[in-house]
Amino acid sequence: MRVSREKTAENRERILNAAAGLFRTRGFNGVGVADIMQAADLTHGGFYGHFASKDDLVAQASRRTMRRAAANWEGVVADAPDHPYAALLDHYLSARHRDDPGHGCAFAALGNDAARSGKAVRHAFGEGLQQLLDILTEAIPGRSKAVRRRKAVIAMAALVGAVTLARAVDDPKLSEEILGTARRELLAAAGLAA
Amino acid sequence: MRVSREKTAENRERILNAAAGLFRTRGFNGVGVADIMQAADLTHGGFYGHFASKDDLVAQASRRTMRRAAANWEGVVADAPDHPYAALLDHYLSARHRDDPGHGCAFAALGNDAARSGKAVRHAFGEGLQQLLDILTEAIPGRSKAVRRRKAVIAMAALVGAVTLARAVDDPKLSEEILGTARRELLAAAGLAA
DNA sequence: AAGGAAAGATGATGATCATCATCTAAAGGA
DNA sequence: TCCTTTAGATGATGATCATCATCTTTCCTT
Repeated sequence: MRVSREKTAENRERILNAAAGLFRTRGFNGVGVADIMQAADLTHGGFYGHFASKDDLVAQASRRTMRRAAANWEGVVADAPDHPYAALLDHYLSARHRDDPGHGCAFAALGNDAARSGKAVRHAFGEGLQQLLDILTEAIPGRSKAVRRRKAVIAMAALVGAVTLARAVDDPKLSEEILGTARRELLAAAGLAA
Repeated sequence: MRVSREKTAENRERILNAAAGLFRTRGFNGVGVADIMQAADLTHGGFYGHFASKDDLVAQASRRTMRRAAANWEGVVADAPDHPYAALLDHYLSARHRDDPGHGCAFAALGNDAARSGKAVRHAFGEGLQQLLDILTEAIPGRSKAVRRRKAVIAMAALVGAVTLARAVDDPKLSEEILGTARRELLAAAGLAA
């Protein structure tokens, strides 16, 4: 049964959104095309009318997730104009973020999967990372831009690593220690109080 | 055809070693039992004589990889008694490590996969992380143990995040920037020269 | 109003997956 | 030396996978 142009576009959106969430929760390899289409309230057959292959979907979903991440970070910064860096840290290093990978940062949820993926996916991740680094560089206090950029790079690595480790371990105390220590040490490294 | 006790034990070792390498390169979900057995020069049928299930193998391979990582770090520290921290950073943040996940750190290669795994795997990762943090805490210069522990936690997060990001992006310049900046900033944070 | 175009449903394809039953041949105790 | 045990090979199982051909139904153009 054919469907209106708007409905088609909306279906495509729903597929991309469902895929973006499922991929982050279960990994690129942990989700099938049928899973995604079911989550989008469609049957699996219609998939190849929207995307050339699953790889194509993975790449497009990666691009979209990156764009949304940058927009999300911009929003956090805009909501806290006097302490944007601390606001970003608090958001990223929260238990909420750790416990809900499906709506969180793609680097912390899919970094390993991206590393094993093709050029298109890694390109999307690279462009997304540059945008997040730009936002971080602006948010970090300091005079020299070069210094702030370096602090942004190490902060980004620490953020992604901290959430990855906090999710990978079984012991809740260790998990809390990782998030709390990362927050404290990153703030201190930026010359801010805890 | 039956096989001697020693040969059986050796076969089991080969399965575990093959699995440990393949998992890190392709992820838990990217490798089948048949792949692993073929890499161990065995046929797939013998697998269930050694392990109860693939999950069981994943957990045992995780434990083994963690134990080897700790031993490896101890070796690096022992080889550079006057600058153990810098030696660990250089090893971890090398292009060699980035480009060979199959022989590298499991947190940087499988952290996301572990986060999606069951209790047994996450427990292995948790115990392994504690050991690596202990080694880092010893290696970092400073008087107060509490301060060194905090520096170890943030350094570990930054190491894992840096290699994850360096692998996930397409742009070689960005990848180099991440590794180089992480090294420089972590050394500076420990009060050491670049 | 009519006909072509296409979106999505249905169902089939062959590949790959984890798991297991059965068979074999050799090991190691008697 | 014989017999029991068992490691590993062979091959089958049913589930799941990505992909595609076909069909139906509706949109949208003419």
